[in-house]
Amino acid sequence: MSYPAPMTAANTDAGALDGDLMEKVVNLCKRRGLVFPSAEIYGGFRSTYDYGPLGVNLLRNVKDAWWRSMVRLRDDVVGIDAAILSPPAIWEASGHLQNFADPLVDCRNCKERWRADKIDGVCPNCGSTDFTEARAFNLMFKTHAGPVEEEATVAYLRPETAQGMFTNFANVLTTTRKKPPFGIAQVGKSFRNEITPQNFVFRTREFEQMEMEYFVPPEDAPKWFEYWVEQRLSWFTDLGIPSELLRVRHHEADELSHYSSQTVDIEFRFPWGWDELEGVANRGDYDLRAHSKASGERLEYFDQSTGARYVPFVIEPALGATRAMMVFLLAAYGEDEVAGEPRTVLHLDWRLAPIQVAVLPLSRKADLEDLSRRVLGMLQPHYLCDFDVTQSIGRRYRRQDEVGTPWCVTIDFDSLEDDAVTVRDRDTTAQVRVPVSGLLDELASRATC
RNA sequence: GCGGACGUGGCUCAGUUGGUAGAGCAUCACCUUGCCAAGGUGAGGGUCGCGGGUUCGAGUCCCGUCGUCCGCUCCA
Repeated sequence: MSYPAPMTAANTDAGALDGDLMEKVVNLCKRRGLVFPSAEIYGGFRSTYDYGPLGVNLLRNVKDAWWRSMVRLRDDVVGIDAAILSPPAIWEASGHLQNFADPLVDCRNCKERWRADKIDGVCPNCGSTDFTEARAFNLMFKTHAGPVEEEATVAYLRPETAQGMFTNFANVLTTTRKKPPFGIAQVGKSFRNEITPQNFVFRTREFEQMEMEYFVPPEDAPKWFEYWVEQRLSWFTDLGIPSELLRVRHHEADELSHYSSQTVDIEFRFPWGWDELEGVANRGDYDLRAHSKASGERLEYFDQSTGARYVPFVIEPALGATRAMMVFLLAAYGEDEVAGEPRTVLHLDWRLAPIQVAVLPLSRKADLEDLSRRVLGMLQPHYLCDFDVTQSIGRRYRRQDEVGTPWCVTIDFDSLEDDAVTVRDRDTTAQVRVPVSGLLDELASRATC
C-alpha cells in the first residue's frame, strides 16, 4: 500500500493519479463528520447532503475566505443577501424560463440522450433517427407562494444568485454612493433540477453559490474580465491549491450561456479529470437591459463628470461554495509516515481548517484539568478549538492530522511548574515550548494571511 | 430520465450449493500509557437499503422501489 503525498501535478498528470482519492475523501467526510448523505435514516434523498459538525466549519470558512477577499478587503464591492423565493417575472426577464428548459430526446436505438436543439434528427452516436418525443426539462424548481396552488401564486427557487444583484442594482447605487467600476456580491443557496447530479457535492440540485457582479463602463469590460480571471486564480493558490492543478479554459462561441458574450472556466484537475471549478463571464449589458425592459425601471448609470448615461457591462465570477470546499479537500488530502507509522493528513490552510487549534492535556489526570481549561478559554475567542483527552497523545495527533488541524497545544506536567505548553505543527510535526502568556503571539505568528 | 454495476453493524468487509448473522477498525466504561495511533478487560450497536413474492425456511432466488457509482448530460 502506497501513501500518496498531497495532490500535485507531479503525482496526478503522470498517469499516477490516485483513482481512489475521491473515495478516500468521501469516506473521510463521512467518518469524521464533515458531510453526510441527507435523510440517511430514510434511505437517503438523491443529490442532497448535510454538513456535519466539522463540515459546517469548513464550508463556513470557505465562504468567509471568499467574502473577506471579495468584499471586506475591497472598497469597490458591497454585499447583499437576496430572497430565494422569487416571482416568475424575474426569470422571464432573465431568460431562464426559456433557456433553462432544455428539450431532450432519447435515442431508442443506442439509448443515448441528446438536446433536441443540438442534433439534426440523426443520433450523433449511432446514426439512428428513431427518437422519443422531445420532453422539456425545466431546470428550475417551481413552487407556490401562498397556500393556494393556482397560477397566480407560482414562485421559483432561484437557479442563480446573480439576479438578486441585478434587481437590486438601482437600490445599491442610490444607497452606497458607489459608481462603476463597482461590484455587488452574494453568497447563498441556489436550486437547479440537474438531470444528472454527480460526483459527491460537485454537482447537486441544492447548492450554495458565491457570486459577484462587477459593473463597469462597457469599454472597460475586456480589461476587467482579465483582471477577475487573475484575481480568482490567485485566490485559490493563496489558499493552498497548487497552481498546476488549475487551468483556464476559454468557452467556444457555441457553448456560451444565453446571457454570456465571453466566458472562461477556471478548471481543477479532479480525480475524474479536468472539470469546471469557477466560471468568469462577461454578461455584457444583457441582464440590466432585460430587467429594465421588463420592469420599466431605469437601470443605468449617469456619469456626472462626463454627462454620459450608460448601461454598465457586467463581469461575473461565479463559484460554487460546496464545489470549492471539495477542491480544497481533494488538494489537501495526503498520506505519509510519522515515526514509521502511516498517517492521513489534510494540509488545509489554517484559515479553512474546521479545527484550528486542538488543546490536548497529555494525561487525563485531574492535575492538568484547570490549566488546560484556562488555555482553551484563552484560545476559543480567536480560533476554532477542539478539546480532547481521550486515549494516547499520539492517537490524538493522528485524529487532528486527519481533519487538518494545523496546531495542537499540549499541556503536560511540566506546564504546572513553568506555565508553558507545547505547540505542535501538523505538517512538520515539530514542537516548540511556549509560555502560556506568549501562546497567542506564537499562534498569531503562524496564522498569517 | 435511459443503459450498466452495486447496496450486510459508524467505517472496510466475510458470510460456503437458500437453514434464521461474523471479523477488524471506530465508539463508550474502567485500567494502563505520559509527546506522535491501533496495551488490557468489558459494553453498546445489524428486522442484512425498503416493500412484496417463491419456499417448510432467504442476507443468499424473483419482481418492484429507494439510494450509490460509471456513461449520456450539465456548467457553480
